[in-house]
Amino acid sequence: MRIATWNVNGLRARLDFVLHWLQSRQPDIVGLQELKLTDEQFPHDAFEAAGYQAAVHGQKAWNGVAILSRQAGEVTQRGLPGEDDFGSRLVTAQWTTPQFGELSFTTVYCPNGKNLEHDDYSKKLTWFDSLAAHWASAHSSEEPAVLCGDFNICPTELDSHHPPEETIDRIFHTAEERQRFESLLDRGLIDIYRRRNPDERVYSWWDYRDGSFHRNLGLRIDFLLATKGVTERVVDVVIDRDYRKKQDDLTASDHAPVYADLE
DNA sequence: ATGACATATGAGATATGA
Repeated sequence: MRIATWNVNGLRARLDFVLHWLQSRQPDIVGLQELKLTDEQFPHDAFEAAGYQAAVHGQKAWNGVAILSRQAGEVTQRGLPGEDDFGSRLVTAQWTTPQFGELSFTTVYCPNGKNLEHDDYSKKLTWFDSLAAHWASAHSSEEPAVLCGDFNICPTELDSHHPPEETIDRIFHTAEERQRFESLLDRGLIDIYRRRNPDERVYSWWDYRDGSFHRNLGLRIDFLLATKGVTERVVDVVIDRDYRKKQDDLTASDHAPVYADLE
């Protein structure tokens, strides 16, 4: 089974690119973020033609998340409870599978925070507190579960091209944000890419500007987190840099997909 | 200090992103 996460930066602008990737990589379950469309605008027909069902939590213009899967899942959560004023940023579905029995899959588009002086920064911290509380109440570390998406946090020095001395008060890198990420790990989630690659300096996002991708000035902010039962079945994790590149006339997202293979 | 790029909105310039 192949699971994946991808911030597509606008699904209407990216649809052909996403379909190309699905055809090439053949994932079974995919969390998508930054759809930038409403539920009514979601292109269910195009995905069904490619063999995928979708659980969608969209909104006009901004944010928006979805889960693509071969078999339609049961949606058990749409939106983070109590945080519905911060946009459509979470959806959960579950399936009964041969490997896992009941498997739960959540994808999130975590708030950006803008800068340390902005109200959105403190709201970002609160949003993560709500996510951790929700996760603890809805999921057990003993159950097979995935929490994936764009977390907008660089957990360690290895996850950012910025030198450590330049990150003390830099958004995405603060001790407060890193504590929020750690609290998810404390609840039994494992960063499966980092678990398999403890020393690799590899990024999942590169700014569109200044040739950042080709200079490899990026951040690792897109994660597949999983409980122990899923993690012990991981046989490969890939940050799919090829799909951060332009394809003919198709513009890429500024995020690369991340996928993992489970035996 | 600003903008670089890209997407969406709404129909031009502005908001957002990380």
